[in-house]
Amino acid sequence: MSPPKISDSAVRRLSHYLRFLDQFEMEGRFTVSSEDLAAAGGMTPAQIRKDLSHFGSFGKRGLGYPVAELRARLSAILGLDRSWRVCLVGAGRLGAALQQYDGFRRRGFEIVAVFDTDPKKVGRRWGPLTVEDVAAMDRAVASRAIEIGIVTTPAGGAQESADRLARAGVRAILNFAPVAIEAPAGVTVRDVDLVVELESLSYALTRDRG
Amino acid sequence: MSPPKISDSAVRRLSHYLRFLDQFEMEGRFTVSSEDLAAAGGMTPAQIRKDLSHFGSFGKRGLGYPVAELRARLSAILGLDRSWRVCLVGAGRLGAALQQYDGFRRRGFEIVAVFDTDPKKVGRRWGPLTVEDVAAMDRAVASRAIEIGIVTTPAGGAQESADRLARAGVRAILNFAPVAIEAPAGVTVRDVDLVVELESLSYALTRDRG
DNA sequence: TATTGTGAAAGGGTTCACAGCG
DNA sequence: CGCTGTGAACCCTTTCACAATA
Repeated sequence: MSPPKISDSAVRRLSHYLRFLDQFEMEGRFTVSSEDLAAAGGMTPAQIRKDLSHFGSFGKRGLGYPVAELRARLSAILGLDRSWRVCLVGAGRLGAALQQYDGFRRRGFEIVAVFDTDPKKVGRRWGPLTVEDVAAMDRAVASRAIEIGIVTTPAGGAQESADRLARAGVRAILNFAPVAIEAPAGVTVRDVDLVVELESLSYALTRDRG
Repeated sequence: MSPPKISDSAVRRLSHYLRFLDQFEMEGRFTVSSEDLAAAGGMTPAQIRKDLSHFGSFGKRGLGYPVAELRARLSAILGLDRSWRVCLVGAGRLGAALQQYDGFRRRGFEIVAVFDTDPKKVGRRWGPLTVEDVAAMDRAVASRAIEIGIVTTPAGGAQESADRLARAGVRAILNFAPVAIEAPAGVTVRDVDLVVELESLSYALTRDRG
């Protein structure tokens, strides 16, 4: 309902709440308190109530939140009450791992195309898909109504892949290449940098002792 | 040499600065200003100066920072002036992608073991490694001086994998399974949740237009 | 009575602006 | 003169504490 002013980390917490609600629902529970949710996720009850309050008032005082309904509401808030058509750029091993990963499909993310520049890969069968030339991206994105692109190319090709995706009309990009990529306004980018994650662990270990 | 009080996001920025410095060094530059670094990464000069100032005073007023030296300093701060021995738990496709990924090795992260519970996988050749039974983890971690574990199992096995890793003596865990995992004090955990990343894009797209 | 929803307070990170220095 | 290093100001996020209420 209300304000679009919510932090990025808060949005990510909503995703987690949704998971916990799935779990509670499977366990047959009908209501949960902010306390219960907090316990499931190692967060504080106050934070959960505050996060939810940005979007409305879903609970009953004295009782807690109705599991099924809150689940549905969060799902809608996150845009998961529909399916999203997704393409991969980069038919390498990481792309293959994502293609095969079931967690995306379960949440409504359907990978409907894979693109690569390598002529040796183009045309090859690739799980349920066939690898297509990146040159075909424009038409494919339009005709198959693809809205999200996932970049799993090496660093060198990442920016160009993103440019193509943006030109083709994709509105969001998840980038796994180890460079920050730029995209025009209107295209949301999220960088997932695995080396940075390992380096932050290295930092933590280095502080620990010595 | 100074304060251990630096935010997680600041540490990640250091990783990025290091990348930019690699780049500047390859281009043959000897000094960079905070302005230059900021331009490379889409951040502000003030933030860069502030981040660096937590660890010392590396620049020359009026000139900027010496590229090679700052690179070496950041490298040491992040604990990258040595190599780290890493193991994978979960010999699936994601694990295979990480195993083969060269970016880790380049920064000194060596994957020296893979574990799985599946008897059909145990004993199989797996790139340069052989899949080992998780039951062998204790001995392997100790004898091969493994300090970091990467969990790429399905959600169901993640917590148990983490428990085993912690018991075996690993000091940091990078978790790709879609559950937040717990570890005893002294073991640093970082969760990378790909579904959450996609969901945050879905949220952004849903806000955009209706 | 138990638990939500929320203003107000606290805490932490980022930006500003300028003094300090090569 | 140019650019760093940094205290202070600002802003955003989290936590607190309690009035509202099913």
